[in-house]
Amino acid sequence: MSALQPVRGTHDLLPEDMRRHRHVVDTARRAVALYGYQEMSTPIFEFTEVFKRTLGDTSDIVTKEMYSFERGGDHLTLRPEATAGVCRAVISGGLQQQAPLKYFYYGPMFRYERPQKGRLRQFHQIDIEIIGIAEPLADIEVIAAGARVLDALGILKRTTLEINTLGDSESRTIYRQKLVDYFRAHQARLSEDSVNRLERNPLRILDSKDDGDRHIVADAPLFDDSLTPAARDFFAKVCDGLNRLGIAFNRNQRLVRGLDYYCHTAFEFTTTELGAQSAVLAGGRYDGLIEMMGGPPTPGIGWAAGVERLSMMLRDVTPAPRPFAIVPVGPEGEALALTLTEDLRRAGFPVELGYRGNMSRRMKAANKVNARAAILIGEDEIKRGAATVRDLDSGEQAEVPLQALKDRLAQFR
RNA sequence: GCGGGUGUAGCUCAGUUGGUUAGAGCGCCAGAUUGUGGAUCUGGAGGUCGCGGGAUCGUAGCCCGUCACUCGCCCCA
Repeated sequence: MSALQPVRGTHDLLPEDMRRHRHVVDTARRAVALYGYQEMSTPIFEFTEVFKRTLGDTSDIVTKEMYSFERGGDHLTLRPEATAGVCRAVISGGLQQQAPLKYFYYGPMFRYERPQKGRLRQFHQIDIEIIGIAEPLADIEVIAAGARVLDALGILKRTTLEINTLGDSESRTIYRQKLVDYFRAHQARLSEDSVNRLERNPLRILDSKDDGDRHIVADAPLFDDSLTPAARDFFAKVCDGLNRLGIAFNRNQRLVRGLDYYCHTAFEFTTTELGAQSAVLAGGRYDGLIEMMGGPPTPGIGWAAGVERLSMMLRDVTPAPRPFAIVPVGPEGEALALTLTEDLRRAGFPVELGYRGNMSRRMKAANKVNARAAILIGEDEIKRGAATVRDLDSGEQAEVPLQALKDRLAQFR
């Protein structure tokens, strides 16, 4: 543990990384605003109970991934995901009465996992939730908003939308039992991981990467055969809506969510560009969640996307804005440069001042900050009440009276 | 929590079967250039060879341990 190193699984976002990061978040915020989602935020830590109750005592997140601590007798946890906090806020404020609630969310999340590509211990998610609408129209809208965000980022074409239904609770109870019975019969040939999953999370076996498991899974009962007519109809409506919007998807019957409050639609936009991590934006319906937390029965659906993962998929780095560079020459130049710089900044122009060195040095500095133009202030210019403006791309330069300087700079926009 | 790979300058990497002052490119600083950037040339700074122990006359290179990074498993955005 070296104190001069970032904590394992955390990263500094230096300006270039930060620009990508900001681009992702700003683009998403703008895109979902068109769908009526409003930004909100909750604390980054909650009572541990908030996550324990919703994620279940035996889930991996609760048993080994939470950053928990105790302070003043309270058991607190840095949030591993956003939905639980949002739902807690809804209950705290009695907001379900104002349904539908449509929220956009951005912020850091914390999971104590072994870091790898596209997986960090502190990472950031963008997230939308629509709470209070049980109709399939909400599912369609949420998925469409996700597709819109990916499209606006220019990466939609490099992802695949996988979609599945987990049915209603009746369907799921039936299916779960069939599945457990089936896998019990083949338990001897299942991988060790999957035998463990039999107790904790049998649906997950469907998604096993073990070759032997895949063989057994191939003949496992299908969810479709356990769906109630109502659940089947719900899913058909979602698929139909996506078709009508021209959003391509693959039905993936192995796409599952382990936790009990999930139901109906589950979906993931996946990619092959991020190593072992495939999901870039994923979500589903969680009609049972708010009730499970102690609130009134309230349906909800949403998705989350990892900002770091999305950033990694961006092809072009957003360039830093190009400033103007003031290059003073001599003491009189420096004196005037100080006030002129501030004057231009107040007028809305991004301006860098060449801080030190001879003229050559300051011109180099101007070049290094990728300045659009240099503004030279020396004895000659001061005498004439002017500045020399040099276009650093073309190399052309001309003297401009100080009163006309802002108009001249505006032409570079 | 489990398994594989990698640690040499700010970055990317050389460094022969172990041999005496550990190199290059890029970047950085400065000069050529006291009113002109990019290009070029010259010079300079910068290294506990991840860390600790061991073997050896002698280690960046071998052995053991440890830490970090990285890839994968579990799980997940």
